[in-house]
Amino acid sequence: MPMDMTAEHTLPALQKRPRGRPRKSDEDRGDGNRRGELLRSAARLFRRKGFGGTSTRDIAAATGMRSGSPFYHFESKQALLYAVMDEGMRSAISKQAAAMQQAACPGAGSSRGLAPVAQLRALIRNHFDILLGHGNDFIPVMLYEARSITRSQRAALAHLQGEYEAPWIPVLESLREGGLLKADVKIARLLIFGALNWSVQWFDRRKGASLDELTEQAMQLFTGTS
Amino acid sequence: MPMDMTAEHTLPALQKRPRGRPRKSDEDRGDGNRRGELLRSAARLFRRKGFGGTSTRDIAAATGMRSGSPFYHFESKQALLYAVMDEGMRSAISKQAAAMQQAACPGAGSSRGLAPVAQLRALIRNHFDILLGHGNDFIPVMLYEARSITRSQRAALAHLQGEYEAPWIPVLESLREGGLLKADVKIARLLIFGALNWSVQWFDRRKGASLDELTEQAMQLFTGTS
DNA sequence: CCTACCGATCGGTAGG
DNA sequence: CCTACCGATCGGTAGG
Repeated sequence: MPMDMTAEHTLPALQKRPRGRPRKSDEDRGDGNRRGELLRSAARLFRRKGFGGTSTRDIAAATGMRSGSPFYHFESKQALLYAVMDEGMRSAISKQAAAMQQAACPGAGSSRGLAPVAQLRALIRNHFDILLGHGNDFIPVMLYEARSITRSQRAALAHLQGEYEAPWIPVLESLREGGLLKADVKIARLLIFGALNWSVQWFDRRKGASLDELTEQAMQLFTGTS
Repeated sequence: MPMDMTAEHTLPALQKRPRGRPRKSDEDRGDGNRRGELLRSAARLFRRKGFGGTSTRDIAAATGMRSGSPFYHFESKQALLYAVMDEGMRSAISKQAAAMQQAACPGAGSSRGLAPVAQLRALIRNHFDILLGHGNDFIPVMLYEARSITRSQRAALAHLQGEYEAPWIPVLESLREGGLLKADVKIARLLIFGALNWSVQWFDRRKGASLDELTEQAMQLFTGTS
């Protein structure tokens, strides 16, 4: 094992007393509560004012902390931004998996031709929910602040994005084969994600169409069916 | 003439020596050159690092100026951002008008049914050019930094955006009536602009499809024709 | 997680 | 457009 760490290995395992600042051993239990609050505040502010336009003091104040305290939970402002994006992607992936499971079951016995349409509808509807459901600032931040993380952080996120996009591909291919999708699948996917992602710029929950109506219109636009 | 300026008027016209700061009377001639260079540098940096992540010193350095000099041309950093967006929109509007004029002439005598398809193609092709042509950072900045300008500045830009979008509406309505566009025109317009605008996030001039191919695929996706 | 603090950088200005 | 500068704010840290 190449990792030869500190002498702590040799110490008795009972409650190693942290000198200086206590180390957090697990990230999402115990006081992971405050960490979660920080993430939510940060997501909201990063979205509203941008990464460069938000100070760590803003975030601390919005969470009810003093200016230095965010750095107990996160190494740096950038690490906080990355954590927002990472959390957003993981949550999106698990929501999408749940949505697909639901969409698969009811139509299990029905006609084989209808399946890809229903699946695309489920994917789009879920995507709108992730983008536009209230309190969902994580994904918008990820979509619009990618330039503020490092190249390797971006690579890690790209991996998660690939995971998220994976279920879309066979669905789009089925539609293409069935003649309902007229464009090249790879480019169609990019254009479709663009159309959906852009909705965070104009969608107003308080007026206009519902997410269901939006989904129907998107289905009409891309496949001519609904 | 309401402009009653300084006593400089009474001095001999040879090389009026500016005390304090010389006033610029016109904005885009004479040394408007440097102003334009500032705009281009600012657009590039705002796009790459965001408004909050770019310092006025960065912009000055990229233009070959000292740190205080941008403020000779612009009241504030925000005014510089707004000028980038305003210039971007005006340029886009005039480019679009030229593209539409070209698209209208050749098909003047041809079949009436083909026109809206050709017009949408011209609009989309031109839009890709505005977004993805090299050196065109102005519109991407406008698309992704809107939150960093004031409400009234946003309102002024919205007016220009309305002007830009105007020619799209009758074209989309024709296509809808002709059965080639299946979605509601208002929502379709928003989704289509999203699909196109998002391309600034993934399009790579050095590889992949050309703008012509991209346009064809977009036409296929939205109208099923090309 | 708070207190107290540091060095760096920032937007902007006076004056020429 | 440069020089020289200011007050404010910023990300981050030591120490408890």
